[in-house]
Amino acid sequence: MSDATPDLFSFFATAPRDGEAAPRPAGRPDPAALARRPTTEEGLLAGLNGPQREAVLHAGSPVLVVAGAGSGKTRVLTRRIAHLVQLRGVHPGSILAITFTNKAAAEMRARVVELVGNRARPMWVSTFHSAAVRMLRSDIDRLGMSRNFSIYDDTDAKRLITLVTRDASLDPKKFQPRAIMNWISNQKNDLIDPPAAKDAATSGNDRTYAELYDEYQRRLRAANALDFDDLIMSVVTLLRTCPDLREQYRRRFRHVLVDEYQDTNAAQYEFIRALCGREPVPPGDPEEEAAVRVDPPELMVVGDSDQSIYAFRGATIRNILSFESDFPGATTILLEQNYRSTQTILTAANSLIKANPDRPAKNLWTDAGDGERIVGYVADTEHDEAAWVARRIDSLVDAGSTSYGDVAVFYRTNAQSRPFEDVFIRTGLPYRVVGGVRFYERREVRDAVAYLRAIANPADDVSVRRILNVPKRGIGARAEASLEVFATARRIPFSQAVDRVGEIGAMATRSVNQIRSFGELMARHRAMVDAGARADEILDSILKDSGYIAELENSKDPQDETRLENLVELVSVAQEFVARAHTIDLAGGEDTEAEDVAADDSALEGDDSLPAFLEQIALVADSDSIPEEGEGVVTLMTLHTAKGLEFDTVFVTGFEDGVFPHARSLGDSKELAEERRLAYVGLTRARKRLLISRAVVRTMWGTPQYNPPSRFIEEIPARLIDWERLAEASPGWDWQSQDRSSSARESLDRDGASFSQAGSGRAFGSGKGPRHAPKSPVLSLTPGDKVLHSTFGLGTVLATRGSGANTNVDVDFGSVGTKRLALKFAPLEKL
DNA sequence: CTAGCACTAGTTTTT
DNA sequence: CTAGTGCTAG
Repeated sequence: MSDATPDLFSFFATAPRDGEAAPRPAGRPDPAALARRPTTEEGLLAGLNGPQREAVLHAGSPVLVVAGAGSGKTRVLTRRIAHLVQLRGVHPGSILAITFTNKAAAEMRARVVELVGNRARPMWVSTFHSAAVRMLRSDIDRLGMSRNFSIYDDTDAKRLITLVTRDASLDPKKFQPRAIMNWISNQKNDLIDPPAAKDAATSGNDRTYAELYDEYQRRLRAANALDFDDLIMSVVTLLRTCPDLREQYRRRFRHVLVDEYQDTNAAQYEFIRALCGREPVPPGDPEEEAAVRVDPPELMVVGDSDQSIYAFRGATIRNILSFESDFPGATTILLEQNYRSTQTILTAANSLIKANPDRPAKNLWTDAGDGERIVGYVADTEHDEAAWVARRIDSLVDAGSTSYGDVAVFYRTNAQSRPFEDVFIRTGLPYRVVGGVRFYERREVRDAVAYLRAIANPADDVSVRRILNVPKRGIGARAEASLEVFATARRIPFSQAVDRVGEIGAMATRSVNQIRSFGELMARHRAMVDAGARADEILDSILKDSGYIAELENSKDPQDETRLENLVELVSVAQEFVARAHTIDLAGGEDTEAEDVAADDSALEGDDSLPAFLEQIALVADSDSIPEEGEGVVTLMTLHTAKGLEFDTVFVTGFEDGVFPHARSLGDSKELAEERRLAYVGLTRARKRLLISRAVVRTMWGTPQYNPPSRFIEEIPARLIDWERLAEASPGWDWQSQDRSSSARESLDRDGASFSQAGSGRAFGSGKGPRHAPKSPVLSLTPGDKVLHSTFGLGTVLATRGSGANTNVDVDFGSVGTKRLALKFAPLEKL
């Protein structure tokens, strides 16, 4: 995928920042903007503070910029690049800038273009994943794979794992695809290949996982596909095994900049090290010596260990903490002055994050003044919480203090958006949810994409099988199984079995006919690709010819109407892609599709083929856009999604133990620290106004839960918070109290279910709905505890979730497997 | 083989 | 509660 992949939809368009020129539509450069482009050192350093200037100017050794929230790190990065180009005479093509999201990449590119114009075009500004894809597309054949590989997203990967597990006749209950996938992902993030994983396996469980990993990997290869983690791992392997390539890239990229360094995992670190490390990788290999002859490029990484929120997918802050020893001679620059928030907000965030252990000291400050106090609200229920947020937003807007577009509502998990949407719809408050069910995850879109992939890469078994009987064409499980047997026996891809269906005996004639016509359908469209048809033509044609559209049109299911709309949307995405492939942006304001300097003139004949389109969409998961400032709608999103953004007014909701921090993290201090960093990220998104809330009762998966206030609340100095409403007097019980009468406990044991339904009328709210007795669990268990179960035997507690009488525990019973047990029923004994 | 139903199970965050 | 999966009856 091209760097910065200026997105298919236009949602990455950037709002003007800190007085720099706004992006303009394509056209001739605006002379006024040209005049504004700083070309002198003073111009480029204008408005920067001391450490920022230092970071922009630093030359000659690796630099770590520790950039606190709101300290202007994007500014530093973009000005540095501009400085390299304008004043140090660096060719833009020798700059590689890595970010984590496409959005960040697009934004950085746009801002650099504002500063230096179209000369910036040959820069690589991309995510780790797209940089990897780009390198793999040109050289993966050296690893024995074909260059037109497919990229499997999580869903594809999971599907394949399910197939592998099933073929191994393992119990899918004990070996859940999800768990296996996580395990494999961890291996890949640590660059452990299947043989090494087998060697390292100690438990029987690990050995099985390693076997599955091996088989999964074999099947991926057979399908000519890579999953997300493979992209990074393979590119590292590529650079390690091909010293000449590594040298080639080291010669090309003389300046490497990495944003969000705290979120890099081991594999990504090795990637950076392969490009920028001083010592050979692996050390001592004589062939490597040649590569080392090139001086390492200048490396700048920017990060903030307090904003590391992706440890769950392999990120290590080790990378940032040991930067100076990893890259000898490195300098560290601290950016502590915050230009975003009020002092009140910063003080709250600072004192919250101080509760994390082993944290390098850092203190954000601002000269912007204290500003408003934080407003707090304790709601009865999540609906009440949402209603309060809506009321508050309305009164702020009515008072002219803010506009809808300047407001954001954050929550821990996507599921929490529901009550907000309900209230916002009812009150007519304009909003937009970012994230959640993404465009490319919708079934119909995935089906369409599977068609395209099956056309472009016939070896892609997962995709072929996905659409074999979609829409229904009478090819059922039985026929599919015969095809699979045939394919496996001959070691050919599934789609070849389809093409040779005539050779398969013992199959119903009807099935044979259906399969044959499916094969012909695919063959026709593959021929279109070979004939050079445009991506949108192929998409349009396959949707019609396959009968997919017809099926949706004839359906009575009202959901199918939206499905149809989504497909129309996908077609227009493809059309936009094609249009863009034939556009060249002369103004240097917005999107730039050109790949290389040389591409400038030929850009009008850009690649509009199906493979190019697939590549483009494979890594763009962000289809739901973050509203632009002018759009005038309130933005709803998870805290994770909020990273890197800022809003005048921010609501951080659901401050309850078990929600935020999330229940799964309560037993583990590392995970708890990560949750706290997440809270820190949330608070520091606010420019002027911060509001926090919690609900006393929250309905989770159908049952109301009483959650204690989040421990994070008391880590914020009380004097900063103005509570608009506090909890009602305790409605007859006290969830905090640990001791429970044993008689109550016994009755709970005997008849937990009815007991838990037995609550009195509700203190507030609708008056219906059962209320759970606020019981302490029979046992208080924390992860790591050993327990004895009357049937499963000895086990180790992995996690607990929920509270009071609703507590569930996950227990690993060794060979018996992992079970989730309702504590109130389980015959458990704590050891 | 499909459609309809019951059941289950699972809900953190994402390239 | 809801999506996705597994089962049974046509």
